[in-house]
Amino acid sequence: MVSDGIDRLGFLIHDVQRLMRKRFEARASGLGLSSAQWRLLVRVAKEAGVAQARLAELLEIEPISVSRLVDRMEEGGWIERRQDATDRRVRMIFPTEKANAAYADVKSLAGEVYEESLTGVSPEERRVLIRVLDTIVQNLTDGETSSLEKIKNTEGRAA
Amino acid sequence: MVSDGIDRLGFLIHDVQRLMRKRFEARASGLGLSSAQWRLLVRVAKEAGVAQARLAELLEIEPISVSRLVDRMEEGGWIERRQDATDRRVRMIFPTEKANAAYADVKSLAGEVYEESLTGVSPEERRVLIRVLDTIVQNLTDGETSSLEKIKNTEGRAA
DNA sequence: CTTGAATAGTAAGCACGCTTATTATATGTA
DNA sequence: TACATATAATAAGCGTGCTTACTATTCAAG
Repeated sequence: MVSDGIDRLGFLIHDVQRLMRKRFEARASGLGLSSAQWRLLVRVAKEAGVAQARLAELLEIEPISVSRLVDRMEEGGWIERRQDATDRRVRMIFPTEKANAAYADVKSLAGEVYEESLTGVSPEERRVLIRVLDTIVQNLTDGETSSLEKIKNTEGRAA
Repeated sequence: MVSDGIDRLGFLIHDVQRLMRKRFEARASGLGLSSAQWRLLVRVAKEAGVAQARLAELLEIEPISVSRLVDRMEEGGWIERRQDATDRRVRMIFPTEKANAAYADVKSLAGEVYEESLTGVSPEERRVLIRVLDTIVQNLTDGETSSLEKIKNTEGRAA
């Protein structure tokens, strides 16, 4: 019960997340794109013109967090806001040319980090890892599976 | 190469970490103890009188981050700073009675979160999960294994 | 049409990580 | 001894998340 290491799960997940983010940002620092910004850009690239409120759903962060993230990304020239003609409350988010140009590069860069992370991990172990992580997300996503399911169905190939 | 889901690894790890932290903090919010503060408290409970610089090594965060975390935990009455008599640069960190009293409760609370996370995950899958996460940490910890090894050897039973 | 609730976005301020720079103290060497 | 270097802790300021509270706009009910 103790030697199985489950009691270290929280520490392990925390360490892995931090190390992966760190390595990604070390690689992408030349571009000036953080991992949070990259996550947002992936959504915008697949769904140009998406509203901020929808981005908050997709990224599962609060609208205010999207607002400030979009602020910095607009300053960085990665995305632009446009008014929705039919609903003046809405700001539609579009990737810039700069973002489109960088997209493939950053995606393959993310893939490199994943491969480095998984050095020495067998295909079968990789399958188990992904399956278990998916299960944990489901277990901890209380109530409505709606937003998560939508992500899976429409964005399953996100890097 | 796409359908194995490895291209979602970063997103998955990020989501799992966020959801586990969220659930832990929802449970522990009554105590006023965040997950970062809990991580630090685990170390201090096992090594009372530890210096801040050593905590930074153990937690693998920067000394300045420890400094501000300790500020808030001192305000919250979880730990106290004491001067080291032999080296006046050093602040030794001790848990308070309040911390000692809460320790076991918070640890079992963390265990609950882990069990909820792993509902429907077999013992074998759990073993693979922990093994692979350990591997990832090793793969991404460049150079000196020193600090990580120390943690494993002396703090392997951390919650 | 008017009023009230809901929705989109933002402001202010906090927690926790970071980088860079500073202060105080120890330590090693000329 | 004196000076240069290293170490412990902190200060200032930023990024990314949060909660709470606010404005602007839309929509639903009367």
